Amino acid sequence: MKVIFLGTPDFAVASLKALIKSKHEVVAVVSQPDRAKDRKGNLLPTPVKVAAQENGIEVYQFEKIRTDGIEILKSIDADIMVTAAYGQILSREILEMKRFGVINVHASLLPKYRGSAPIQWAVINGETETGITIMQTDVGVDSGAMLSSVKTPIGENETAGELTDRLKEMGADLLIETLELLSKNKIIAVPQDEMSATKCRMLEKADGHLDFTRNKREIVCRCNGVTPFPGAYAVLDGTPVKIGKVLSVSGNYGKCGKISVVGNEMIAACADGGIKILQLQLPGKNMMLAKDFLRGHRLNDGAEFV
RNA sequence: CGCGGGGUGUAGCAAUAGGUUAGCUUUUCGGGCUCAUAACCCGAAGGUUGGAGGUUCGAGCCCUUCCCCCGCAA
Repeated sequence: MKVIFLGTPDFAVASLKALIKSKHEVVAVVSQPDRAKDRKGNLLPTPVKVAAQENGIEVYQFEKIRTDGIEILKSIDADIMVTAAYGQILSREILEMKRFGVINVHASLLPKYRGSAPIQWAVINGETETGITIMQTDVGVDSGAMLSSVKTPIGENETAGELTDRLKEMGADLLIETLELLSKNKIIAVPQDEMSATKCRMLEKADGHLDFTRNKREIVCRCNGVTPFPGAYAVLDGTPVKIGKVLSVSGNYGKCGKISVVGNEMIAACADGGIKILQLQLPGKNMMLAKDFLRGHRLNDGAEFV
């Protein structure tokens, strides 16, 4: 089939590359306008844009696809549009423009976790499994009828970043499979159960603030869910400290947030045990191992994370 | 020209108002103690203090410029 691919972040790149390698033809790529900037303020291209250009595929970046994308999309001969974390909502006009409409690769087991950061929220909420769902896009947010899905367990200490890396490959594989069946009309779309649908919002910086008055399991999930973006952190002696990998440990470590140094390990107390901090990062510094941190910094007895 | 922090032996940090042998922890090697050890004791190795200029009697520290890293903001 002739495919127009719409996607933006790294997650979508895997699907795009799989499409390019498949027998299908990617006739055009649409991505969000470049927004990311480096420290000098230079705009950085989106990952999908980079991948498309490397393969010599025409890239379009519409400020608002529902208005300025219409004419161009119409003019491109294609059978279907595929979206993967594109970032803009499509109008009915666009949804019905091509023969097979629009299908979307979504990183959750719909109808749960519709919306922006499904992988992260699944980890934060302590889910034990998640997956990929491919569905026919309709006018709602991730509400269209489901075409296919695949499940995967979430590792005890798996971060959202690691899980994303796995899911994007699973999504790419499932996409190719689904496209194959779809082109032969061998798929029956299953409507989502609206009653059990849940929606999640985008993550913001503050979502990364670890609350040590909570239980260890919650804290570890929270930390894993916001890693690597937007990043977990806590405040130590007035300075924000980014926190990398953590593990939960049992035992009583005193007041929530209090930091104990045991040998060359660093453990922060929480409601029902302790959180072992394996990596941390000070402003202006690189991420370092806790034992390295302890070599250069003497913590006083009252040291605690807030 | 968005704001800001930083580049010191393997790693993490120090170094009073510029001053003499650049310190500490860790690591490595040698030796000792021990039933044993990631513990402890003794000793040793290892730095052109990111690069290049400049000011000075004297620069890790001050000035100029370049390279690299990072936090915030987007």
